[in-house]
Amino acid sequence: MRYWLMKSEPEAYGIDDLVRDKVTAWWGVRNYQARNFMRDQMRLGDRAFFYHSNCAAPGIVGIVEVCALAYPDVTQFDPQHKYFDPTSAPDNPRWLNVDVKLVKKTPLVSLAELRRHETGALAGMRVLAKGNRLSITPVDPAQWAFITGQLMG
DNA sequence: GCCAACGTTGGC
DNA sequence: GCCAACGTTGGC
Repeated sequence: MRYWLMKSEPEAYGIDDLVRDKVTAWWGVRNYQARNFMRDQMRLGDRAFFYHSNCAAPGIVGIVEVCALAYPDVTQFDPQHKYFDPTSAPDNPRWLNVDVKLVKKTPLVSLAELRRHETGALAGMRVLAKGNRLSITPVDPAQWAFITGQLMG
């Protein structure tokens, strides 16, 4: 089983939306690397940090679990949708998403706090890399254990 | 709002 | 295949 970090802008879909919904399709990924992680590596039962990005208090705000393997993202075929992709063919969908379910909402582990450990326990963590923009990144098991054990109390 | 960093596009 | 231009991400 693998561990991940998945970003969402709270204004678009935040942890409280997932507390309400319990399960959500992770649609809207339009980056090949992130798509490939979902398609090729995510398995049922994998866990991920739910991360709030592009907001006043960026950081980890919850834990989710992969509960459906990657399947075609329906929004790519909806002409009304922001994420409509006219170049994606229905018989060969370009964009995929998994479903995730809430494990728990957690106290904020802020980006600033993660950075305090970026030369120690969290060295090499992808989300901390300079210029990182990937919305889905793998998390090392030891780093997952450190964050859930030490930083979440 | 600014801007650095990155991914994608398209002309050649 | 190269690479400049462009659009997007996301912290600050």
